[in-house]
Amino acid sequence: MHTSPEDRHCSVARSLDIVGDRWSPLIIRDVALGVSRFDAMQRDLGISRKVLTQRLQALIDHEVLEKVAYSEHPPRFDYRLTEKGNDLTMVVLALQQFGDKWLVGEEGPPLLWRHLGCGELSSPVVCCDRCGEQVAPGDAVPVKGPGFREEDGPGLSAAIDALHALVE
Amino acid sequence: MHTSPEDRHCSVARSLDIVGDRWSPLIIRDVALGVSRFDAMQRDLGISRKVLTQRLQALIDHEVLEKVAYSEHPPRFDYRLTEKGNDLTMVVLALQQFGDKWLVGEEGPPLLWRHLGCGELSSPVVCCDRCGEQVAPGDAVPVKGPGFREEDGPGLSAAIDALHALVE
DNA sequence: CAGGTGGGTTCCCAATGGGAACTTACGCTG
DNA sequence: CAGCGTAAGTTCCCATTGGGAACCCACCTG
Repeated sequence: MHTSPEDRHCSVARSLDIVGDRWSPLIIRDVALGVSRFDAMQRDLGISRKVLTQRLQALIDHEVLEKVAYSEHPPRFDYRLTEKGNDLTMVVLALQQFGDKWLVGEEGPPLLWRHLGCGELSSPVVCCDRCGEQVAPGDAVPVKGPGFREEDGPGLSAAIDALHALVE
Repeated sequence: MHTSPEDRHCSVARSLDIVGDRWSPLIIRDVALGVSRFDAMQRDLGISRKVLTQRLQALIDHEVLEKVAYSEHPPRFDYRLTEKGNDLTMVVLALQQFGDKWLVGEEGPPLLWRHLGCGELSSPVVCCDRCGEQVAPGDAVPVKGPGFREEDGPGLSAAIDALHALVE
C-alpha cells in the first residue's frame, strides 16, 4: 500500500515518484551527457548492478528513457532520453547549480556549460516567461491553480491563504 | 561505508546527498510555502513521524533548515529555510515544472506562480545568464571545469570529449 | 579455446521506511 | 482539578530496499 507521495495530487510529489531517489537523477545526467550503456553507467556511478537494473526499468516504465538496440546477436543496448526525459535534465541542472554554488570546494565546479546561442560560458538562471526578468526565491508568490485540491494539503491551503494576506 | 554518491566529486551527486530522497524536496516545498511546524508537515505530507524527524535533522545538519523556537516551556519550533535552503527551492521549482507539464491530468496544475516583478501569472523558464535567451535541453554543451577530475567519471570524461568532437 | 565484454540475475545481509503506540509538557474547559 | 487536546518527538516491530559479490550466458578476439 502506498502512503508515499505517488498518489498525491501534487506535481512535485509526482515528479519525485520518478526521480525521488539517490540514483535516478545521476542516471539521467549520465545519459544526457552520452554515457548510455549499462556497464558504462555502472562503472561511472559506482551503483550496484541490481539497483541500476531496477532504476533503468523504472525510468523506462515512466517513459523517461528508452532502450535502443545497437546490436542483436548479441543483444546490446543504448539508453536514450525521450522528449519527456529531456525535460528532466532541467531538474538535474538545478541540482548541479545548487551543488556548484554551495557544495564544491575552492577547486571550482567540475562542469561548466557553453551556450550555443551566444557562444559564452554561461550559468542557467530562472526567469519569468512573461517579462523575461530573472526570478529569485521570493520574487513570486504561489497561487492556487485549476487542479488545486483542498483535501490533499489542508495545511498547505491555509499557508497559501496566509501568504496572500501578507502580500495584499 | 558509503559507496553512495556523497563522496563523489560531482555537484549533482553532492546535492543529492541533501535532497536525494522522496521526502526532502517536499519538506522544503512545505517550509517555503509557510508550513513550518512538525505536526503541520506530518499531516500535510502523510510522512511517518520517525522519518520526518530524521529528515528535518539531516536538513538542519546540512544547514538548509534552521530550527527557531517560538515558545519555550513548552518548547515549540518553527523550521525556516536558510539562505542555502532558499536556493534549493529552484530544484523544487524544476520538479514542479516537470510535473505540471507531464504528470497532471486535465484538471490542470494545482499551483501557479504570480511574478511580483511584472504582476503576471508566469512559468519559470531557464535562461542563459550571459545573453538572457531561454535555454532548452541541447542548447548548451558541457565543458570540463576547473574542478573536473578524470578519476571520478572516467566514462563521463570520454563522453564529453565525444560530444565536443561532434560539435567542433 | 581461453579470456574479455556486455547485460544482466541471484543470494545474503544490513540499513531504511512505514505505522502505531507511547511520552512529556503545557493550556483550556467544564 | 480531572480530563482532553496539541506540539514535538521517541520507541518498537516488521516489510521493503539497497549494497556487494558471485554467477550466468552469448558472443568476439587472439
